[in-house]
Amino acid sequence: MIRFHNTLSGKVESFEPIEPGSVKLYTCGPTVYDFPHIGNWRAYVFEDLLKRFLIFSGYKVTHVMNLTDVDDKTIRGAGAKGLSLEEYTRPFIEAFDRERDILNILPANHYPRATEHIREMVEIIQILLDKTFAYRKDGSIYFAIAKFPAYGRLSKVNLEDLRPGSRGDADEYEKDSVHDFALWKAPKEGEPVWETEIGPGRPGWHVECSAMSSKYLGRTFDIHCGGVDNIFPHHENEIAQSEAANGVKFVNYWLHCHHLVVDGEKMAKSKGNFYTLADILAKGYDPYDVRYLLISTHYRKMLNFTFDALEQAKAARSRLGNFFGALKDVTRESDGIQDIRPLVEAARAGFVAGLEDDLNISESLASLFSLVKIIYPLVTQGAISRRQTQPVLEFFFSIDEVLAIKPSPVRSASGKITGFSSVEGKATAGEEQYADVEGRLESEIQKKIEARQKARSEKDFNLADEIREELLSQGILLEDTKDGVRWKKIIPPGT
RNA sequence: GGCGCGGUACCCAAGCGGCUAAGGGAGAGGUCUGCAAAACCUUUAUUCGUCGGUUCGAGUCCGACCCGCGCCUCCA
Repeated sequence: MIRFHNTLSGKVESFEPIEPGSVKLYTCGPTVYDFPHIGNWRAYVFEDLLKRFLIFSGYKVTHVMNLTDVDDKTIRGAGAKGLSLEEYTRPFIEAFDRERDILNILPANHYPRATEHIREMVEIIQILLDKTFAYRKDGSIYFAIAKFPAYGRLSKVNLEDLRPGSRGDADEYEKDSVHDFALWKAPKEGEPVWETEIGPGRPGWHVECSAMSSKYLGRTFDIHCGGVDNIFPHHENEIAQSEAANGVKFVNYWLHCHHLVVDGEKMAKSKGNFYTLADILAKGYDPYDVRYLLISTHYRKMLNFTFDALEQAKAARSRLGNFFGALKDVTRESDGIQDIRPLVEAARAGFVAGLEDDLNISESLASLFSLVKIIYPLVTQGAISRRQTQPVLEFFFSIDEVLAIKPSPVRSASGKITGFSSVEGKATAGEEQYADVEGRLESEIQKKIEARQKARSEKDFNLADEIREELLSQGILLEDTKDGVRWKKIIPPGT
């Protein structure tokens, strides 16, 4: 039984989808006015873990993520550059797609854009006007929070306790109540305008999620995710709009991930602790190590991003990769005494139990590493047969469908691929692609390795070390084992 | 001011009423190795922010307090 912490109740609840066996998932996507930063990716990677685990658990997941391409920031940015919204947002959307793939995040089924769903938004606003949840004022349309008594249920906010808004458009528009929010904004100088049945203007932010989620997932759906900062007011407003318009419950489970901070402080360009994924990859880090780091802290806990933590993530993932490679190198034919299957089953049970408990990734990783701790010595001592490694390898492959962290590449001296990973900061699709890209270089590397082996046998260790250094500088790390030389591709030091 | 999160070893981080407080990283010593690397063994919390309380028994529940952090109208 899967359990999730539901922001709505503030408790961990058993998860039961509306339709058995299938899950309708909506996750708040990026506002495409800039390149996504590492904090954004924390949220999207969490959502990917959630989605992958649901799929792993046998659910069919329909996932929708919106792209906010019309709001104050995109309008301002496009205006400053004299571009259309479409032109202005395109590179940011492309960057989002590219980096999502690099982080091995599964694409959603739909990426609806706000600008392409004006009609759906207008429909909702019209209904809200008809039902008198919304009112007009100076060409704009606002949601009257006073008409929706359940307002504040998600965020546990009392409107009386709120500080009067010091930001936003509070001064520019006249509203009945300061807390009322804009569904539709009157035309303004320099802003895009849509001519619609409810009048000219452009949509407010919140209404797009209500419109697009119901279009693709239905009026009531299972899970809605976002960052904690979205709880109020964004998600609160979505609930108000959708439930007022549709008269049915909007979302059953709200899952919110906590923020990422850098060196203990909120990321801000002014503080100089602001990182995009590209910034980090440019320092020579493997995107899968970044993914591991982002995934390995429980989603409801604040994640403190530091380069030290990234190094730790890299080391941990590297251990998994080394183990994975060692497993694939086992050649022994006769079975060892140790019965492997019960160990694997225990690890699998622990792994699943952890994730079922509100995505307790720590417990899952602990059970994974505990298995490694038992099996690895057996592998290095040659106490396990090739056949016996199969359940372990299968376990690795199956849980990597959830973690998607791809163990590091390790190759035996024969040149056969025993693992796979990213190369030069680019994610690879899998073993075949990796083999294709690297196949050409392999004979070269083999020759060097053979030359070094010759030097070693002649006790010419200076030459041997020289060759090892040379390969290392090319990103090839050599390891001498009992069974011969093994090499793995790493990101070369000093890049 | 309101709402909320967190303080567990050198670092990260589970555990949330009861066996000797998971797991990862780092450090130290050792085994193996020409040397490295990898791996393995040993080692690093009589103690879980502080002080009280409840209990046969508490990081785990209750109260107070001390720190750190987030949100409070368009930031994941």
